[in-house]
Amino acid sequence: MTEKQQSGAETRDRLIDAAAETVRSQGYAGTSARAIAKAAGVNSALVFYHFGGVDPLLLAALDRSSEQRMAAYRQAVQKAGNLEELVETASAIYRADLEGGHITLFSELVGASIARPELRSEITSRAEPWIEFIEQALDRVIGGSPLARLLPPRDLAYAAITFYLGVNLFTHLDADRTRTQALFDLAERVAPRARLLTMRVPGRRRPPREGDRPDGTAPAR
Amino acid sequence: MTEKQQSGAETRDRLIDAAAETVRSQGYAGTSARAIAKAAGVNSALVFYHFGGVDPLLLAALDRSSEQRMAAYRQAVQKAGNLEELVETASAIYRADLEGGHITLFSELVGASIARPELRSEITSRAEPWIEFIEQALDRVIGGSPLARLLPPRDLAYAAITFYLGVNLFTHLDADRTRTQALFDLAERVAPRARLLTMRVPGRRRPPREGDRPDGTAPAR
DNA sequence: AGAAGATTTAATCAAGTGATTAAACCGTAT
DNA sequence: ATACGGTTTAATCACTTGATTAAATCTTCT
Repeated sequence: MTEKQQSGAETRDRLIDAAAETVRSQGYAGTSARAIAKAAGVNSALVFYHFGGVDPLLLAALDRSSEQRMAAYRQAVQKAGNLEELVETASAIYRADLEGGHITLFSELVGASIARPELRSEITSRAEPWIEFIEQALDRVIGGSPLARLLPPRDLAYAAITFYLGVNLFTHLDADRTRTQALFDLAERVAPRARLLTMRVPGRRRPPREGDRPDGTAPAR
Repeated sequence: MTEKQQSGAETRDRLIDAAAETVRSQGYAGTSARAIAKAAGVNSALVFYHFGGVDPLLLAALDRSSEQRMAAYRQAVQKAGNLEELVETASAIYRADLEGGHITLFSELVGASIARPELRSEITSRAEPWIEFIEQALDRVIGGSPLARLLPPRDLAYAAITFYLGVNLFTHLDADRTRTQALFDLAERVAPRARLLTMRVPGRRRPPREGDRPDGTAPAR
């Protein structure tokens, strides 16, 4: 059934690849239907035939990239047992993604959505799953702790995505990455400090999780 | 000498006003030379005659706004005696600026500079004075404290501008401002906590400042 | 083989952009 | 008054963009 490609699916993929690459190298402003088509080696009309326009194509590219990256983060992050490890792990991937250009597409589209108000809701809706994801990851490592009472996971998730959104911008604006480096260092220096707050209440050494007994009784030692 | 306007200066001002307003209402993408000229009620050729192009005009608008705002921040912030007050004061102005659209121009140009790499250095150089300003303000309230050892004012300044850059984006992307609100709350909840760190070393209750005796001796009680 | 449908192409359209130019306008100093 | 320099305008150029269309090509099934 799927032995030979449906022909259309292949060009769709090539267009998505070309779109992402063009945005990465030329910036959103330099990403026209013709530029994408040229990079993909096909006729520009196919951008409209398959995706209905340039923006829908770029959003499709963003969606594909977003799914890939979230899967990577999810897998890496599930090993983190506390806040410090969580920040460390996430930062490591994020930093690599930044170098590898995986974040560029997102940044470019965020920038574009600022310039073009009609795009904003599209971008906002695509940021939603990430906020959800970050919130859940945070809740898992600090949920129920004093830190979580001071800074609820949802608010912290906003702060985190906001911060890293800002880091994106800095990375774009700063060629040499000195500042980006300083920002990462900062985040990683703060995390261990904050971790102290996650385990200070005596008699509740570990925040409650899914697997805990519903009545709150402790298992035998 | 300046009794009657030099005629050219007036249209320059009107163009700058119109440019800022157009960016605010139409976004960077909708800000063409013709759109600006129409808003200003003059011929579009004047954009090129007076400023040499659209981008230089927008940068001029940014410069004017930047100077105004920094003066406001400087005046308000100089009263702050500690970190908590500093964050509180700065946040208050920033929040008002956000509502009043004073930040929009900056955000739009940052967004545009992402889409158009040739603009990046222009924006970067204009962010520099702000980093400097924030660093100095921070250094004044936490300089020499344990907190400053953990998080040097320069790094903190990067973090602050990054964070508020992200807040800008969120404000653009989110019409209802719920998240923006949460972010401000967060910052203001964290500041008092961090303040504890600025005054924990016994015998050094106040970080050294400009007016202190150069040899470090304490004045008589 | 050949009909049918999906895919791809080349050609083209209308619209908007930045930028330039020559001519008109204006205040001012001579 | 008049000639001059700075300012403003209308008209226009070359170019790029998103988008559409009719024709050509390829795939697939009968």
